[in-house]
Amino acid sequence: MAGISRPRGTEDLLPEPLARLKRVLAAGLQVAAAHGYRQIETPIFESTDLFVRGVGEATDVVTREMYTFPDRGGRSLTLRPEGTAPVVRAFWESPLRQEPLPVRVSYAGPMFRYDRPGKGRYRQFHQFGVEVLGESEPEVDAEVIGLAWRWLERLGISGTSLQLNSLGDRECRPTYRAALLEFFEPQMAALPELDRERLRRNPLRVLDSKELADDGLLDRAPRTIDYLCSECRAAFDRVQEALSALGIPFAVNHRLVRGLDYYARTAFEVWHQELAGAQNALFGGGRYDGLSELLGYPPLPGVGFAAGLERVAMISAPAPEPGRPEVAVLSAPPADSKAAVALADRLRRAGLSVLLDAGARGLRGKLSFAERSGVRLALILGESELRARTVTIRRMAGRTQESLPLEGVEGRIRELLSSAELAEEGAS
RNA sequence: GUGGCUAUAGCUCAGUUGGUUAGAGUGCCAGGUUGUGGCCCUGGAGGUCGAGGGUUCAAGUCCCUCUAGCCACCCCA
Repeated sequence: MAGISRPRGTEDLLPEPLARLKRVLAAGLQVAAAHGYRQIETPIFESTDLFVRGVGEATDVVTREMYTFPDRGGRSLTLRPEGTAPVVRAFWESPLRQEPLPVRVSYAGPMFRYDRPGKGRYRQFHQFGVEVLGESEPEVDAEVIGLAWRWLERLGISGTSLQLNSLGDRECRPTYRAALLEFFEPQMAALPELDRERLRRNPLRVLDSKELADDGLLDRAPRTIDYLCSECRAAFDRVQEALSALGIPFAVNHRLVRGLDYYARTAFEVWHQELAGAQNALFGGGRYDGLSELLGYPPLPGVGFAAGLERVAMISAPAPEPGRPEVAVLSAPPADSKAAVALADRLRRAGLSVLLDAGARGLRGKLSFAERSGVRLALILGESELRARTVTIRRMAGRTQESLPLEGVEGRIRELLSSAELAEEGAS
């Protein structure tokens, strides 16, 4: 077809998928609220610098996945690729900074990454996430993970696994990094180009390597948890203990590193077995105690996660579309349709969801349309009704109908709608 | 960003070794029933065969480029 098609990697959210996405998000917001998290929203675009400094100059997100553009004032702006750096920025720029710590917030909205699209991967996608700012006790790490877990439970999603690791902090990570480099140094020449590149730019990333894992090389490579300083070690233990107290199963994954630079200590992802191998991460998160300083603010510890709503929605049950009309008002040609227009308006103002079909097509077509629209009652206004100042109410399910005076018909409609509900419940 | 597979009606798909006006099912619209819906019957609309170029007497079919989707990398949500 000729015409303009949507940009690559974007999607139109039609009623059913949209309803699913909204229900997934609503459940997340509810669980977050139950944990004392308040929802905020940050702008969809930010200063490019926020992400360059926050996410890290060498990361894939910054080097090749950002939608960056100059505005008319010459500022460099970027469509947000993630939500954590903006939340930290918003904290410092708002009265939130005066509130007692820790501050717990949730957020949701579209994110943008110029990635190659695939199933479950979009250039514009939606995230729901939470952040705890100003608390370094490891129990909140477990709280955040627990919140995510309860969310999935509420949605009835199973087949997930929690992957957990500790990346160390500013004190012990350099030691580990050196040990990793030392381990690979002797065989540098024999390594695939991609892995040499990783070792050069971001050594921890080699732990992601597929080839090296297949070679068994990674099994012998140094593990982060063997190099943790005593504080990080103790914190990691406490996270695990708290997760056990919550009854949440997890797997310690020594190769989990995560792509953004700001993570320290706790890192985690939740995977789902049914999603495509490459896109199996439902959400990911961790602790980012150094992020605030990277952005030029005072030190502020933090921990959080972000979930991909599309991916969660993909594996959740279909959701009923909200706001489907329950009543249709039909004019019956050749009768004048003004009365039908007026009746529909009256019912809507009385709080009913009303579909109006006042066109020229015959009653047969209109009833057919009403049927397929899923309404439970059809109100027919034809010549005989207009003469008698009545309306015919037809119950779609039973194919029975009655004639009532036009005035005060709302009460009978409500009565029928609620009794129809009872009938449906009784039947099922 | 790399490699591979794919692209025909709104949707799911046929379309022979290149050979006349490109089909089916479903959906949509209308009629059968001029005021009564789910089934049935009849008819209709809807395609520049993803886009552009090339080979050929002739291209939906073969070749090239582009675009888009999917898969595997990469990486993440």
